[in-house]
Parts: sequence; structure tokens; C-alpha cells
Amino acid sequence: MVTPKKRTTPLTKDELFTAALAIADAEGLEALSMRRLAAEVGVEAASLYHHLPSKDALLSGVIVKMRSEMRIPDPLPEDWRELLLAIFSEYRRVLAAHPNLTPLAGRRVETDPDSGLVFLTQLGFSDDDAVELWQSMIALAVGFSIFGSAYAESDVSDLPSELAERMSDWRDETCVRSLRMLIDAYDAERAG
Amino acid sequence: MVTPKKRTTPLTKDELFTAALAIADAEGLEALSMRRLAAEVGVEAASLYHHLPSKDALLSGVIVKMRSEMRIPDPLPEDWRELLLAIFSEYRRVLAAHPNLTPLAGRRVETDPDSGLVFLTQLGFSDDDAVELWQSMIALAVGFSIFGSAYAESDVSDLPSELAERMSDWRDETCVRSLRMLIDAYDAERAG
DNA sequence: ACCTGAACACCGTTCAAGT
DNA sequence: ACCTGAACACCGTTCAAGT
Repeated sequence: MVTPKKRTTPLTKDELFTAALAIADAEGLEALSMRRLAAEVGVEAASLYHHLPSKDALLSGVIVKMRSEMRIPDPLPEDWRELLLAIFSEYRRVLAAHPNLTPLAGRRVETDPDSGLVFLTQLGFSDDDAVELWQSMIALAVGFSIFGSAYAESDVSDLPSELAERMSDWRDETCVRSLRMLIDAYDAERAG
Repeated sequence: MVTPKKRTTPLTKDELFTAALAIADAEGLEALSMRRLAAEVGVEAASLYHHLPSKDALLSGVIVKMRSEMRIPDPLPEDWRELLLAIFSEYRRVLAAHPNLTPLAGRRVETDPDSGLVFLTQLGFSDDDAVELWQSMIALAVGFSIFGSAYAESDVSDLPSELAERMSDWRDETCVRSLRMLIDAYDAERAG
């Protein structure tokens, strides 16, 4: 759906990211071209380069935008294990809500200082252990979301049918279960 | 490096997949165009469509080609846990050997009947547990490889410097350690 | 400062025509 | 059966020109 209206206000980066995310969500990543985005916001393709250096910058912005949808429960869980699980379950929830973006999910890792990683080291985790747990949680959550999206096609045709059916279904509960296992395992090995 | 030589034998799919894999390895996924591949094998771009239905089919073939490089140790490990670890460590090794292909790694899951998944069910794992463990191993191995490749850029600029440094380094040992933890955890919860 | 028109150097894909 | 030439409908990006 192109919405060509004469613009009265100048474009903003944020407006572009939002529109691009909407296009990718609705029509897939292939549909998201500079020309298509320009048409959507009522402008020529060349105009976009006054606000963005490249399409790559656009895609990065879209990911950041998506990740900004993460919401952590307001009374933070008291148990740090539950907190960690909440963070990464939420990450996975957001990824699952934008299945067309999963091919991009691996492009960019952002780790804020207040994200929980630093917190782990204060709980008695060594820097090494904290980072290893953090990396593994990201890898599992993102990997699981990629395979769970339509972007991935599973070839399980040669498996026994009960297994084939289950292998095509990447359930949320499975991801959370394995995330929890990682937390508990690192906790048990924690260098005090 | 284009190698335009007059061809004497007809093209084969396998030759195309091999050449395409070489281009992607050497110059990146963006460099792999139908026209570029055609030039490499000494033919016009249009000719490729006598052997392949689409570029998508080419990319799928490239992934299959890459995965065919997996080698499982010849005397199979006796311990099934070691076997499982060997399979997924090898998967990760192959992915790490082709970092330019990681964006494609999530496109296709293949699970052979003799891959080990069926084997798990014979060890007393329920179908559910076997599949959940299997999926989690794939997700972790692939996710880890994606973030470890140059394709991913980490923004850790706001972290304390020791943590930032470690967060940019996705070590093989970390992946294997977490894979092993998943195996042990599912083993412990196994429904006998 | 912001937008446009037109161009450049690419894409994937199709198809009639050649051998 | 296999390959080619030429075309179609797209790309991302640049740049002089307009307001």
C-alpha cells in the first residue's frame, strides 16, 4: 500500500525506521527497498540519502527499533535467574513478533551496561563465566527465533513422522526451557 | 578473479555449487551474483537457468555443499553424549570455516534419519525431549556461529573494557561448553 | 536545508534465436 | 540439449539542479 501524500514536515530518521519496519513486517524483507520506502513516506528515493548514509544504516536502525519494543516486567523479579530468563524470553518474544526480521537479527549485538551482564559479575560470576553465559543466551534465543520463522525451511522429510512433525515446530516453551538450563548450569559451575 | 575459458563439457549443478561457494568464501555473499558466477564458470548468466530454477536454489545448494564438509570421527565415540557433542561441534567448525555463509545458515535445517536424533529416542528420551534437545543444539551452534562471524557487529562500546573485549570474542570453547551443558541437563531430566 | 530528475552501474529472470 | 543476446523490471547510489 503506497501512500503518496505531499509532505509538510521534513523527514526524520525515526519516521523512516518505523515505516521500514512496517514494510518488512507486512511484506517481507525483500520488499523493503529504498524506492519502496521512499514511496511510502511520500518522497523520492534520492531524498532518503539526506537522512541516511546507506541502506545498511536503514537496516541497522530497523533492528534497533525492533529491539526497543522489549519490555521488562516492572517489579523486577527478585531472583536473578528469573530476571535473566525474563530478559531473554522477552528478546525472543520480540523476535518472534517480527519473523521477517530474523535474517537481520544476527547482524548486530548490543549490550548496554545496565543490561544484566554487569550485574552477573556482581553476583559472583567471573568475567569469563558471565560473558560466556550471556553469549550463549543470545545465541540460543536468536538461533531459535531464526529457525522458528518462516524464513527457515526444515527438511525433515526422511524422519519418522512423529519426529518430523515435532521438528518443524519450534516451540516457545522449548526455548525457555533450554535458556533456564543454561542459567542453572552456569550457576552451578559459578566461580565464587 | 574471473576465469573465462571456452567450455568443452556441459555445466553440472555440483560445479555451480562449488564455484558459488568459492566466490562467497573469497569475496562475500554480496559478490555472489548470477552474472558473477556465470563469468566464473565461463558462460552467460542466462545459461545458468538451464541448470537451476532460481538464485534461491543456488543458495540452498551452496549450504548443502558446505554441510557436506562435516566429518564425524571414524571410531564413533562410545558415549552418546560425546557423540552428540562431536556432531554439533563439527557443525560449528564447518560454519566457522565459512564465515561469509552464516547469514544463510538459518535458511535450511536438514535432519537425516541417521543423524542422531532418532538414536536419542532409542536411549530412552521421549520424542519431545529428543526433539527439544536437538533443536536447542542447532539453535545454539548456529546462533553462536552467526555472532562469531564478521557479518555481526557487536556494539559493546558502553561496557567496562574487560567485559567489552571478551564480549567481542565468541570462543569455540564457550560454544562447546554450553552445548555440553544442554546435553547433561536434558540427560538429567530424561524421561526414562 | 531539503527534495527532485536523471543518470550510472548494477541486479534476477525470461525468451526467441542460434548450434 | 545447451548456450547466447537482448530485453524487462527492478536495484542502491550520486549529483547537478531546483526551492
